[in-house]
Amino acid sequence: MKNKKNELTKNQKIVLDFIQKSNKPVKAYSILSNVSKKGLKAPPQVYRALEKLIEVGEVHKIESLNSFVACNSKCIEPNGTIFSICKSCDQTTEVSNADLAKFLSDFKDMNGTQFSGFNLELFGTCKSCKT
Amino acid sequence: MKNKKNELTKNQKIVLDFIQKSNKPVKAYSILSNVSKKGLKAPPQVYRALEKLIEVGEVHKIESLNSFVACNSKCIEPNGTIFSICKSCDQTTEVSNADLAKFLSDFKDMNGTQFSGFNLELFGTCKSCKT
DNA sequence: GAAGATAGTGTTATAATATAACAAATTATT
DNA sequence: AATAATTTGTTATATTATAACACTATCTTC
Repeated sequence: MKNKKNELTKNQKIVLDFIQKSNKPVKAYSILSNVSKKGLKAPPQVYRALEKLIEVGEVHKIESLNSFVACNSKCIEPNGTIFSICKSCDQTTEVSNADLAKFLSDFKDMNGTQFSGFNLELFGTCKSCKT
Repeated sequence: MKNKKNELTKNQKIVLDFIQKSNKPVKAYSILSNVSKKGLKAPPQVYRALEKLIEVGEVHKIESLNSFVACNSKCIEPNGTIFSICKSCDQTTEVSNADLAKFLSDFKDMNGTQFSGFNLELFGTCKSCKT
């Protein structure tokens, strides 16, 4: 059964807290070295926390960067993520666009079957890198 | 300068050939062990070939699987890839859907700026895994 | 509140994925 | 042929992620 209060555990909170404070996607080993003073000393502790945080939707993984970001709470679709990624500096933003989210959620394959999830990564150049 | 005939080199051909013969995304080390009899004995040889093949569009990387597939030559968009991935068996198909490709290519961020590329991974269950 | 079930922790070791660096060989251009 | 550029072969190592196991904490049910 589940945690009664459905709360995050100590390690999960520590990891989430660090990710939320970061303004860019962070890598697992960067998380590890940054929270080592809080007692997390080995990779599995971080990866386990990440696994749970992703499962409950607090964190997303940016596959093309092998990095993790906190959900900006504007997640329109529960089963899909949309990110814009700066090719130059890796700055990443979760995209909240109802039209796009709907289009992707409703999208069906050739047989008319709907997909259960999606991950979209849009690559471009962020404002600061343009100037 | 470039290869005069703009042809692939020996190693690149070997790697591409193996990927094309596979009917699923293949991992770099799987490629390595499968082409070792053809003389490629170390990871960099495979990764370098992959880098080139991706650059010229013959191969795509499936980020969420750390795997590689041959382009099915139905690539509608030169700067974007769309794949459907079976959550159960990893069977992967490149999706050729003009509407979707156009929607993504034309998509602009909040500032009206177009993106230069995209990668979409759609997750579902393939036919064989459904039955 | 004790017994059993479930989930989380700490730890060590190792697997899987990917790149740096450099010398040698090949191919293209002059 | 001399030069430049690319590709190759090779060793070593960096980076990302998980297996396995003993232990602890929490939840559920009685």
